[in-house]
Amino acid sequence: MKYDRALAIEKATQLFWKLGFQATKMRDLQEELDMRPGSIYAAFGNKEALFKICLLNYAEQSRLALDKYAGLNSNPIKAIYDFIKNMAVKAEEGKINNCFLVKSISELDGNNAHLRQYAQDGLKDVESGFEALFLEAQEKGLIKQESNPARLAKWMQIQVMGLRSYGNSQDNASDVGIMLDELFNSLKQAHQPALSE
Amino acid sequence: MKYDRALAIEKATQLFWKLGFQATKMRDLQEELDMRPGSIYAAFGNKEALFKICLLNYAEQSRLALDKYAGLNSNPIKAIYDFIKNMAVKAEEGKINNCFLVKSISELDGNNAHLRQYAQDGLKDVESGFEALFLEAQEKGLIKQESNPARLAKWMQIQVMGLRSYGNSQDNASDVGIMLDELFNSLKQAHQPALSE
DNA sequence: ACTAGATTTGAACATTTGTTCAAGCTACAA
DNA sequence: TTGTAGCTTGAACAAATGTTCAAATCTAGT
Repeated sequence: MKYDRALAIEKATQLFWKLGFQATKMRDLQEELDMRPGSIYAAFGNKEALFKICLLNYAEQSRLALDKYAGLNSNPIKAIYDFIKNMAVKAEEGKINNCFLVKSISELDGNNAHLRQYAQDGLKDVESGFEALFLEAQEKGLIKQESNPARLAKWMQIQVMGLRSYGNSQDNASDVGIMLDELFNSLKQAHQPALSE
Repeated sequence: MKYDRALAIEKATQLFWKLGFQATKMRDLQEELDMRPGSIYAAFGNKEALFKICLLNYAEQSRLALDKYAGLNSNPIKAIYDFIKNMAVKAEEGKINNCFLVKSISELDGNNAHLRQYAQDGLKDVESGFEALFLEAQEKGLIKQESNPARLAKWMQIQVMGLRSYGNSQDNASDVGIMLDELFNSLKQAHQPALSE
């Protein structure tokens, strides 16, 4: 039976995510995907090409998820919150903490500048999404006119990276959900316009 | 001539830091340390043992540096600032961005829980140092009585991790120094007692 | 049922990589 | 000078790893 490409990519991503690019061996992939080497090479090229496919797919899914939450919420800030809550901070059940893109960039620091770029682009794309939502929030009067959406987006990325990185560096990462809430509280305090009603 | 142990560890750390544990090959180390395999194994055991030595050494140096800045500054907050400025944010000259401990934890996520623990302990140690300094700052009346030194230390770790992670994820990481300053400004705004003089 | 094209299989291969060890070298005490 | 203890050397090995390919198997159209 022909393999299920989407499922295979999903499984490969999980493995690469958990173990990293280098630590994931072709034989691990063969077992996880239940495909023989020849099939994998016929379908995806080679290990590096498969990793690239996983990176791009993950980045695209992330971006789609952000757009989804944007569509579900009339409040753009809430959309960002929901996105992060669901994507980045569901580590509470022993899930993987680090962002696949961030982890990959970190690992591919010295070598494979080629692959590294795809991960960087994916992150920039999400940041742009944040920026657009902050701009929308500003237009709706939810944040101050003086605030800078681009800077807020960058700040948001830093906060999420910090939270996930910290959650990843501690075995007991229970507080991360609470800390995210505090983060959005401080965001509102600093950038919400004074009450005018 | 007998090798210089401290120098060898320093060089090995740089390599491991740049390439990661797995991507650093024994032959890379042989070249970098200018030692033949037999010598390396006689001196350090094996690759994993050498990596452990590098991790512990890096963690110890970090902790010593924090203590050094604490000794140089009567203001504990300034000590933390100087430490971070000098340790974490000198990426401006194309240096390595990520913290060696954080990068290692990220890489050793799936395997080598043994090595991972050393890096985690090192981070906890620095966090404890932050906490002690925040407590001292509180006793000196530099931050509010209501503020929680342990939480501030944790928050500080998250911020530094976020900044470094972001700096690492962008080729243009020029703003990181500025962002660090903003960070400390917001810290003062939120936690400095009201002016009483 | 037959065939042609596509897909899968799994054994095999060439490198790479962590590690070992017998032989050689060096420094220093007698 | 000689002996010896400790260190260094580098060739060699076994295991791991990314990849290939000819044969087997499957699929679909006639």
